[in-house]
Amino acid sequence: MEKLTIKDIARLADVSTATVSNYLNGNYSRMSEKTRKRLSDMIRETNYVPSSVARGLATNNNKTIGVSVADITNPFTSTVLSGIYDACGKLGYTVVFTNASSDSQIEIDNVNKLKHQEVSGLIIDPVDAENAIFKTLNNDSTVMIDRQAAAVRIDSIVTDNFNAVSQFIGDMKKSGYADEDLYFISWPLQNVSTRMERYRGFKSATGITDDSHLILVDDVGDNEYFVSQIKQIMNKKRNGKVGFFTMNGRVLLHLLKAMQKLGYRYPDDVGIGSYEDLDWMEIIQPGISCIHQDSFNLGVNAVNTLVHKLQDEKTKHFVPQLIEVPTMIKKRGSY
Amino acid sequence: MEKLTIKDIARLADVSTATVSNYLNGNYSRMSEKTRKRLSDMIRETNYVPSSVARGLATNNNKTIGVSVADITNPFTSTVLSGIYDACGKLGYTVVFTNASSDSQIEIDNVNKLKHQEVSGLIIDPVDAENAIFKTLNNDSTVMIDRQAAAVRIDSIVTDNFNAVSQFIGDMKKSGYADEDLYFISWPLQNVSTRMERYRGFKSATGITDDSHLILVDDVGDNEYFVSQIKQIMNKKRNGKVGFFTMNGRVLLHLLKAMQKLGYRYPDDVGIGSYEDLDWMEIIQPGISCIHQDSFNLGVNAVNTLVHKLQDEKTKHFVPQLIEVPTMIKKRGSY
DNA sequence: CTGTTAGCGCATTCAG
DNA sequence: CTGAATGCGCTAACAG
Repeated sequence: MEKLTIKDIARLADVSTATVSNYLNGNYSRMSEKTRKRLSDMIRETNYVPSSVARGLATNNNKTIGVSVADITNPFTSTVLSGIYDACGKLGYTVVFTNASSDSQIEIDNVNKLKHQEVSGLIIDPVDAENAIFKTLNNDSTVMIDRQAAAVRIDSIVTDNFNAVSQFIGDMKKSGYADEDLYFISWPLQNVSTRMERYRGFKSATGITDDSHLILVDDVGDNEYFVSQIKQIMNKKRNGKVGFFTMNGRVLLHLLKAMQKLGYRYPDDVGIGSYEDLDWMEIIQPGISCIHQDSFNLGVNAVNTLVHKLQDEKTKHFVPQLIEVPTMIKKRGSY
Repeated sequence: MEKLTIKDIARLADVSTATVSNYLNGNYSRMSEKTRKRLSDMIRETNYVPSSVARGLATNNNKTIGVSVADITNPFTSTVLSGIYDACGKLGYTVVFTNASSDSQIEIDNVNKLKHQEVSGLIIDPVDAENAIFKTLNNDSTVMIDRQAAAVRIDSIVTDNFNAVSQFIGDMKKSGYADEDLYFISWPLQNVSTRMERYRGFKSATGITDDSHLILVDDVGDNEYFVSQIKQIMNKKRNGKVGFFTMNGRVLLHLLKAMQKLGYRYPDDVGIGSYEDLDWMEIIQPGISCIHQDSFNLGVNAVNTLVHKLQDEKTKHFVPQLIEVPTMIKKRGSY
């Protein structure tokens, strides 16, 4: 079970290490048909696999890409990571994984580690897209996903938040909801692009310009204030039916909890829609109408555009692009 | 923005690379107080970070641990990974990530890759704990989690499936459910240890020895047969109320879907319990009584026992152990 | 076509 | 206490 080195198989095949190296790298033109066959056999017999770290040292390119995710616990994120791994595998890249647990400080540490880890490229799903650490990154070897900075200086692949919500709300309106009865529920916007874009889509579709229809929740605590706000809205007793749109699945959970506490039921007493499509949204009754995003492909997309940049030696200094991937509206019974 | 090497800072500090190396590795006794301080300053000023790949080559220990998970998309798994990353960070280890997408063949590829990646150790969350590939692994540098092989040859950290279910079912019985009215719903057991152990717990608590109370579902398709089975059971009209225990959250989803389709409601028409505690189980009404496992700590635990083995140079040839971590029962309103 | 020879960045003797 | 030399496994000129 000893580790074989390039020397061993060179000796066994009675050639130089250089020839072996050439074989390993597909430079078959630099050897006779005969030795090529001999090496092929030798390597298969001995089950030899070249050391990637030695190769990394020599070439200064270890074919690994570093990934920093905001929160691996988020179902969206884990699906993205799944896509990243899949695409990396197909391209022969290894992925070293890093998780910020939604903490900007940890995110800084992670990016620093990754930078010094001598990875070939970086994929970043940022906690805070405006984090100063990202200014130290080079667009030639990194791509960002999901959340974007106000000034895009790194290629960013994001879902089409604005249009998706705008269209979804448009559908609700067609179903009879009036602008003034529609509300957008979200975690504090905090300059997070996904939240802001979705909210922007809401405002655009409803024509509401102030923030009177923006309701905030926290993901911790009892959220009594939130419940009271919902109650107040429901009590207003307008002609039309109230419609709530939640910024993501967890926010929806809070809304459902509140509705339950207040004794309201959808879609009879109120209409509901949400960003994000989680498995339980299809099961609970009635199903939640929502916006589905193809997170797996977002991950695949990210590594493809990254590796493309990595391998295009000449064309350096790419100009940062914002790539928006489409979403899909799932109409179920919640409004 | 050039890359600094050990040579550079050796030159800058006017010492040899060996001294720098000693400093880097904490061998302060091998240099004067003076040069130590100088190096300390130099390194801080230049922001120098030693190359981990070069170090890996030289020491044959790159302080990275390879992780193979069965399915990163599973909320249980992503939480475990979160714990793994956290613990690795604290110990200065890098994690290279691998995902089998529930495919045994991919799992083989992943483990092979990892083995040749020259990682210091391996953590494996297996798709198939009996996969022959695992026989090529050494217990001195790997630990398995979640699922265990029939014959444990690698340290395995698993949740206490048997006792948890046994106790949970015991609680249901105390609430008035009769043995013959209790059913265990699961994906096909397929020799998967977690499923088998949970089922064993069910059988132990109910005293049912045959498989007449084992109901299987698939995670794909309409599961019409499953629905018809549920219907049949509900139609039996015994004195007591029927109680279903589902093997995990997704199976529960199928059960809820079926109940919905058939027009039954819990806890009035039927009692429900489940393994796994997902966020929506607390929200839907009534909440689902379930068995909660501390997946994050399972990951942490795995890293700690692995690194312990890796660093204990002398005591090799550890005897494989099965470590069971406790669970917690969450009583809500579903039965 | 094939072999020799330097490094890649660092750690580790072994002398001084 | 310090430094020169050697090697980790592999690649990349450069010679032959």
